[in-house]
Amino acid sequence: MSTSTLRETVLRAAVDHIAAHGPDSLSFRQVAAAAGVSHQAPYHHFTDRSGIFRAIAAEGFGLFTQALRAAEAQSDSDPTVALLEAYVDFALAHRGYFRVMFRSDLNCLAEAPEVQRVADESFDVLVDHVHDLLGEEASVDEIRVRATAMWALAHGLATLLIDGPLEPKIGPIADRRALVRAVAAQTGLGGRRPRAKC
Amino acid sequence: MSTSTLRETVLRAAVDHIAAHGPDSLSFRQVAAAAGVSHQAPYHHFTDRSGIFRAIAAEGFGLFTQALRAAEAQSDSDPTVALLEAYVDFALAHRGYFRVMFRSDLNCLAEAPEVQRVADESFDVLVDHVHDLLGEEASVDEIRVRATAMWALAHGLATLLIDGPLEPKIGPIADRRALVRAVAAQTGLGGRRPRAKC
DNA sequence: CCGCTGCCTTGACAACGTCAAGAGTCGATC
DNA sequence: GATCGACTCTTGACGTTGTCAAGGCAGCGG
Repeated sequence: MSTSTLRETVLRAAVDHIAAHGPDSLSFRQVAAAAGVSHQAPYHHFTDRSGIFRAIAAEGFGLFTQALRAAEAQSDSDPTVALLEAYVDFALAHRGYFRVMFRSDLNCLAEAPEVQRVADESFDVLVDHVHDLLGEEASVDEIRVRATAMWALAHGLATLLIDGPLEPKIGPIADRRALVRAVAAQTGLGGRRPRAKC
Repeated sequence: MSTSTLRETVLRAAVDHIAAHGPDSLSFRQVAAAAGVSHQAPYHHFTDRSGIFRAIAAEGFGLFTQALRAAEAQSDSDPTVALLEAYVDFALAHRGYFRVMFRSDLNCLAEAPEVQRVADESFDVLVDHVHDLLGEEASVDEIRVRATAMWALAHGLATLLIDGPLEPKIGPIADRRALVRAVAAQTGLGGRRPRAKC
């Protein structure tokens, strides 16, 4: 029935497992067994265990870039807030990917240039957005500070919500997106005109 | 010479290893060998491998609470900014601890009430600070939003700086503390009077 | 028909976490 | 002073893991 390749099967199984149980307990041999092949079959598609994580990270950053670009492009809301929301939404909807993407010890960004490249595309959406927002006359420092603030806020929200202690601490969150918007407003990152025309 | 117990020796070695190579590659047997004892000796002090992580998390949150309280108490600066700085400073100065403290799959906060307790003390410093800052008349929602904003910003900065892709992306950071302060100012979380007297 | 390449299997190895049982050293009790 | 038990550590074993090495087997161009 399944026309998918072994590579895809393994990747999907791995992402599912990671979303449910975290990356550390992922077993090369288990995913092989689950796919009904020998324990060395996946080894042929991924050079080693961390190769799976590199592949997941690469695919994840691709999806991430798409999500961020789509959010920025939608015309009916503040693009900064939309980016923040998309960042958090992605983390929660694809925690299997997200967890791997930002665990540098797993995907070894430094030694995996192809992952580094797709990751850069994602991050460029953020910093380019800040660039556009502040306009030409903005200083390098202004851009750095603004981009750092926005990125840190998004990433902090995402990680604290995924498996962080935020919700246990401040109580159940009825409407998560409303909270994200409120935080954006609180920090002055939202509420700007959709695109600074002049 | 060393009068320290095996428990302390193992713990210190583990934290050092984690700071250098991350938590996943930590080997029960290696720390035992490094301490010059049999591979089962540490097993007596920590019920299992995750017991080491639980102990590290507990100790780490203790240090974290101290650091946050000290920062809040210092009278010569904005306490909100001081808390942010302390959060980030702690993460960078004690990455061995920090990485474990916020990896819920390692220390299993839910099943380790003693870790949960000391962790709560740390987080209470943050939310109590927001409570004091906003005063009595603040609504529950206002407090939640403000606390979430501050916490997310601090945590995002910390995690992005520890092993995140921030610095590779926005360029080398000459003065990290200045960046943290600038971000605080940008987001309106700093610049308040040191203590809202009335 | 030969050989090559891509995909997968089988077999082995060291290292790992963990269970089980035992040895040594203490202080308290009789 | 001998006996017991608690505490601390050792030794040995088991199953599982990631990885190396070698072989099998399709399909396909010469």
